[in-house]
Amino acid sequence: MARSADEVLETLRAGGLRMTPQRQAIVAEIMRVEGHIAPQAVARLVKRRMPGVNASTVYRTLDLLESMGIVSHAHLEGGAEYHRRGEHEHVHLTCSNCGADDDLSLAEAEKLKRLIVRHRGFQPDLTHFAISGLCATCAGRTAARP
Amino acid sequence: MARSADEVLETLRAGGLRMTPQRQAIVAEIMRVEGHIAPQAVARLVKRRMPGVNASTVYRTLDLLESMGIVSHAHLEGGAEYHRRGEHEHVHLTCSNCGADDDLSLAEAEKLKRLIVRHRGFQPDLTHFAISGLCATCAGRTAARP
DNA sequence: GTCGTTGCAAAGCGTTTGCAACTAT
DNA sequence: ATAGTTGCAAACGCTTTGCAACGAC
Repeated sequence: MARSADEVLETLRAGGLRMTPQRQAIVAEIMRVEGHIAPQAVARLVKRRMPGVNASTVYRTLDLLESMGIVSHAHLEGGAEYHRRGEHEHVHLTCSNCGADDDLSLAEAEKLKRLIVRHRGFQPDLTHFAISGLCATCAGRTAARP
Repeated sequence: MARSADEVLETLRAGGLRMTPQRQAIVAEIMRVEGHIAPQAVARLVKRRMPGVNASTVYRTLDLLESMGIVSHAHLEGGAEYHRRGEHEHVHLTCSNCGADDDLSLAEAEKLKRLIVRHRGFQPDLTHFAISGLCATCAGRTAARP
């Protein structure tokens, strides 16, 4: 998978596609982000450096990058968010009470996965949807008041 | 939790709320459904029996029923879906390839839950978000072609 | 010069909201 | 009579699309 903006450029060229300044800006912003980011947020960041860029271009580019296998999207509480594929592929634990976002270690996620695979061979991608619930703090508070 | 439309009516009265024909129709439809259903689909069903009912009324009623603890919503592939609370509270395994919707047994779900609770005490509600992945059939096909 | 790409504006979609009329109590 | 509810229409936020102009190759 592509690790740098340059590699993305190469992949584009290989498919007869073009590396426009807008795409450069969008790719650069995506590669810079730690973790996941919503399309609107990408648009906001890109516009900061290149004011003319339209949101529709961002959406089209994200779709393109996803079909190229460079990014993936996940469904979190606030909707879809994108991340570089192969990175930040963790399970999202989102507290439905306070909104805290915890992550599940890969090891723990692997155990989960194996447990689910046993069920009729379903191979889960636990990174695709968040897992909602109560974080330790909120769970404690709720338990204390029956 | 309320098991019949009558009990829902009681609960409403207790809160000084009113049981209008529209609400009766919506509650009846919700109670009739096996499994989960999207707001739009509820609206469609209700309109079949009571053509004048507006979609906004359906949304408002679903919110009300949820705040009363009668229904809950879950995030599946196609968006939010509602179900009677306490019933059909299973984990949704949705195949991202063919769209098949498998369910996880309560026992299996419980094992998963315990595994996650160990992680910093996070108490997951595994029914709230679907789990995406590949069903046995699609996983087999994918594996066969490297 | 080609043909992929862009910005724009409009439309799409599901959902929410303000409000005056209505009605269950 | 009174306050909760409704339908309507409009607004919403995010995303998609048609199209003519643009520009990377």
